[in-house]
Amino acid sequence: MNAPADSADVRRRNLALVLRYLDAHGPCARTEVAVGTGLVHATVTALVTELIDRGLVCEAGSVPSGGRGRPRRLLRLIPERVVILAAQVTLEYVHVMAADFRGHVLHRESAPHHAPYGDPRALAAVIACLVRSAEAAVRNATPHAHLAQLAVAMAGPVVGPSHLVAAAIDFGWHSTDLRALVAAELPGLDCPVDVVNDANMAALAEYHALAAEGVRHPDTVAYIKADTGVGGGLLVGGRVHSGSHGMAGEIGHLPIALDGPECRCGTRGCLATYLGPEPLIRAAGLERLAEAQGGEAALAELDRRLRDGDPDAVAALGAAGHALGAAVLGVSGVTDAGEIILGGYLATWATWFRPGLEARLAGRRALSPDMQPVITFGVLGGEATLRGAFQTCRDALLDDPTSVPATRRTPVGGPVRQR
Amino acid sequence: MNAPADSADVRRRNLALVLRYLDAHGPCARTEVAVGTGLVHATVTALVTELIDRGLVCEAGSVPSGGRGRPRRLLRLIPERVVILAAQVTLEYVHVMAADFRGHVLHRESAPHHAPYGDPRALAAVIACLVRSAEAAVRNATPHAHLAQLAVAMAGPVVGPSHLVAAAIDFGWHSTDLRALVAAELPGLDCPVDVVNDANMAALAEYHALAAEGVRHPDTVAYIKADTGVGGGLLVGGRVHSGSHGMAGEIGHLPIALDGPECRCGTRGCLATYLGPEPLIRAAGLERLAEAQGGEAALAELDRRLRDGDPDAVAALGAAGHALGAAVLGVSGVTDAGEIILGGYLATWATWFRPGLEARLAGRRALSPDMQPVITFGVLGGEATLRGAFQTCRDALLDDPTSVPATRRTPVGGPVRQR
DNA sequence: ATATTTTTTTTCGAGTCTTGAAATAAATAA
DNA sequence: TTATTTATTTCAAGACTCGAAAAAAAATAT
Repeated sequence: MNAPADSADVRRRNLALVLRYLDAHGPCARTEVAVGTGLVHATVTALVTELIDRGLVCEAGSVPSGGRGRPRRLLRLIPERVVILAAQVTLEYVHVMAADFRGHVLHRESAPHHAPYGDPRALAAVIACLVRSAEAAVRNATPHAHLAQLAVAMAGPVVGPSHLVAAAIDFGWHSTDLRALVAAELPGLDCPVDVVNDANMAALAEYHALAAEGVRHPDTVAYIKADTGVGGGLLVGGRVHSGSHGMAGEIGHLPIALDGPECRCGTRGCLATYLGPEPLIRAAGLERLAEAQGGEAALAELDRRLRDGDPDAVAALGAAGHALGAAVLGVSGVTDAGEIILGGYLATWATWFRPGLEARLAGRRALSPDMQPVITFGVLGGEATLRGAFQTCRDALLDDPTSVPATRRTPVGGPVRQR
Repeated sequence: MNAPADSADVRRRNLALVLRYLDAHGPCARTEVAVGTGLVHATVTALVTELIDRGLVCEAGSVPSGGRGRPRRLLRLIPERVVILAAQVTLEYVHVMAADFRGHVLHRESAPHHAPYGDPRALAAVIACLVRSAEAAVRNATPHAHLAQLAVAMAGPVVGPSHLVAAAIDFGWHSTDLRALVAAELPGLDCPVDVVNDANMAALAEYHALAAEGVRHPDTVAYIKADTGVGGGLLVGGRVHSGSHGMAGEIGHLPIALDGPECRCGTRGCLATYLGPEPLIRAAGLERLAEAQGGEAALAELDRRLRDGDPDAVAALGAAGHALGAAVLGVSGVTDAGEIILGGYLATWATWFRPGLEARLAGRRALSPDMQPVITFGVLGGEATLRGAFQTCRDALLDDPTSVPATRRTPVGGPVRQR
């Protein structure tokens, strides 16, 4: 925001423009890129040449250009050129995925981490181990690929450009530089490491997954999910907005009732006390099962009962749907999100949440019908976070294609000209 | 976001950088600008020359540069060069203000508009009349000033780049192109006309007013105000974020209670039903006065009783303070605003709102103390909206100094060089 | 009084970038 | 074969920033 601009910035931006166009519109000729981006033919030629030099794009045959005239030489992305690493840390496991630029998964591995409470170093070691394994597999399969970035998604607010994990309650951390710890364990890895918030990444992933299905998103999109907890994310123009402390969208503690049940956070009536797994389990009368066999088993049983039409279970979700409706109104009122994506079991159990949710929303007389936020449901399930971590790396590369080195040797000052 | 970049963009950005530096750091020499902006001396010379040509900057004497050496030639802004017009439309009045770049008010005028319900044309005519009057006064006083922009602040959501007022309930409008109407009434005015949301502008103004007092704002700041209604705004990096429908921050209908009082909006438990003027008047037992003499008189009486220590009045605000606390928690939870500015009578009556507000907030065990949002109070009172409309024009000019035409004749291709 | 030092500012050539016009390439139709 | 059409590249021009060197303007040293 406050650094001088120069011609390199112009280049970067226009390269990004061309690369994005090719990514979005598939193989097409230089002429089409010129028309689509607003750049002049000559510039497109130069930019495409650079993208080819960097190995991101190649020519893919010619097609006749309708009637007579020189045929178009198609350009297409080379997705294999770039490999992205994404990691996700949950309470018990670390998941790592390697994928090419298109999102094609090349490698995937998980391991329980048994990291002692309050010891990020142990966890970093597990992450590093899996990452090394993924890297080796990728190097073996596609030795010429460029390792673009590693993003580690993590439950906890991630602050600003330093990527410090400010506080991960479940892990007992406080202002932890997980990025540095992971990077220190991976001395050979020559790609940037980022630490990101898991719910934000899930939001990003669902956003892109829905866009791929043809959904046209509004400027501001909110994401609310519930699984082991209640959280979410906020997207502005397709980018994560993480707020002042990396906590934007963390709406588990949105107050929706002035004197609702007490919450761990110290106040009353938080959304999580209506929509979180424990209150749902309790409302459905499954607390004994949860105590005996754990929360996951109870949720599985809840799922079974819902599908069997158990009235207690259905009623529990119906009531929670009302709370969800209040949250949707709150989020849309504050952020003016034009779309709200529901994920986690909010999506899995959409059938049972819907009645309560819609009842709560229907009451609202919006200023005009097209201002009512659109409710959509996530489609990625448990994959969302990892896909989002991948997506954020992908976006970074699309923003700056110059981060990929040239493969062809290009003499400084462009090709030597002979006279 | 999707237009090609060229060297003109680089110029624009670097000009903005230099102009912003001079605006923020007062008169200083080219060397200091170079160090402060990160630009090279040679470039600063060129950029400053252009700003001087455009009449935005001038040299203001020399100061010895500590010991020996060539003295520094100070540069300073010429605030009189630029005139900005700001208008505000309330239910009964139109206010227009003309101010120079520094914010020095040159002219100020108000008129009741008596615009019939549902007729934006009549209102546009009143605005235009006051604007013409302001323009004439300014032209007379400072004939060489550049008229930069006119911003009209208006109660109602303003949508996207078209500046359409989507719905102004109080005026009976629907998808009104107020900008076009005003521009049509002002054929001679050769400056851009913008229509903006009033609460958003108030937010922007308070943000800058507090910054001028030395407050360091976090990335995300929310603004909540109450006067004739409850509304607000959301600022990200000092810029208004207006959401998908221009309604971000319009939190009057934030649900804070699952089954609170019914609201005009069709749902229950909206913030406005606790914090709006009517409920406060009712809670303080002043509804008869309000019926007889109108809401403003009742609010004035409420103010008097508060200062007299009337227990009913104090109790009313105490309870409302709790609701405000819930709203603050909600807003900060969703947006992760690091600071929340309270305006309107929330600021005037801060003394009486505070206990309830703080009680509600104190319960919250934040993840860490520095994540608790800071609560500040607006200082501009009724001036906020108009100042904000001014500020948004000012920002636009600081972003693009090339919008100000050159006064000196500069030959195309720079000064002619003789050999 | 003159030379030297120091600091600020400008000048100048070089390197990048985009652009528009002209040239080249590669096909079809006459 | 020749003309026409469409796609792509080449080339010179113009706009920027940058780094180094030169010029300017004062204080200090000789």
